Amino acid sequence: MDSKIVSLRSKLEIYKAGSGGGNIADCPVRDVIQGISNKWSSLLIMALAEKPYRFGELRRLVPDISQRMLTQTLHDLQRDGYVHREVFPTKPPSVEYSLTDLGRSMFGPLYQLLQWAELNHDAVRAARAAFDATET
Amino acid sequence: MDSKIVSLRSKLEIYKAGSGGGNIADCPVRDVIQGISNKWSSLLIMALAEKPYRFGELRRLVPDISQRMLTQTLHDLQRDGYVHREVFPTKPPSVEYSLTDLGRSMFGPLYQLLQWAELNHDAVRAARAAFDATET
DNA sequence: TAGTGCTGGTCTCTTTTTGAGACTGATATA
DNA sequence: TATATCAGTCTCAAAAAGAGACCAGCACTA
Repeated sequence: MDSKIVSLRSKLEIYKAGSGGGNIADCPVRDVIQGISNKWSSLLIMALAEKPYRFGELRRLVPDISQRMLTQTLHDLQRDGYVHREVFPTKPPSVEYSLTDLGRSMFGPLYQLLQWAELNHDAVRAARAAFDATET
Repeated sequence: MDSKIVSLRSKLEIYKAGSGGGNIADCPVRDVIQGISNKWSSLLIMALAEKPYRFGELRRLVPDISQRMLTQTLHDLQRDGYVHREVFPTKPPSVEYSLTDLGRSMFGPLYQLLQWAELNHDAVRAARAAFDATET
């Protein structure tokens, strides 16, 4: 446990040293992380990790996403190289979205986080309840 | 690699089965993930993983966060149990923010993702460049 | 033949979230 | 007396997200 903290500490020193002024505003990690830490990005990656889906299927799978945000998020994920978009010349035309190799590679670490979330859901909910109780 | 995909697949089946209707809208993982996948949350967790910081220090460390969002994000992280807030009765009063045990526990997997981001920053930038080139 | 539904989106309008920046008030410093 | 620091809050403008109508092309049905 200590070794983990030590290693991250040296990492973060590198980020800060790299940006020159002791801040992490233009750290390269931010550039990548902000692309996948949106409300919908990680969710869609998670869905597509299971298997390729078509636009309408994703829409039904994630009912509370608007069509507008689904289009836009998939577009952004495609731009960053995580998602492949393929149009099939059926009538009406169908579009399939799937993870690229880069996307699957990223899903490895992301999945660790998802597992943590599942394991610690109760702890987080308890913390919220305790916090709200003292605040009232 | 294959074993990883198989295991995630079974996991996702559980999420979908749990929600009953084949969607992941009310999956418990979302509840946790959305709290840490904001523009600023992961960044502040990352900073606090190094060492505790005071409000003004965080503000200088992340120069492009507004004071308003710093207050709000720290508040949310505290509510979810990741961050501890301690007020010292100095004059003027100082406030120190640090990770809780839960926060440090969550930073483990998050750090894996940060490492991936650092390693694959170039690949993502290349994907963006390629995408933008074909789009023009 | 007119009506309906499906496909994957776009367009517009409204609501929510975020950002920019002035302001607080007690205290130390010049 | 003037100025700066602390950790915020408040207000207003700008940006982002959500809701829902609308699109073209084709298949199926009445």
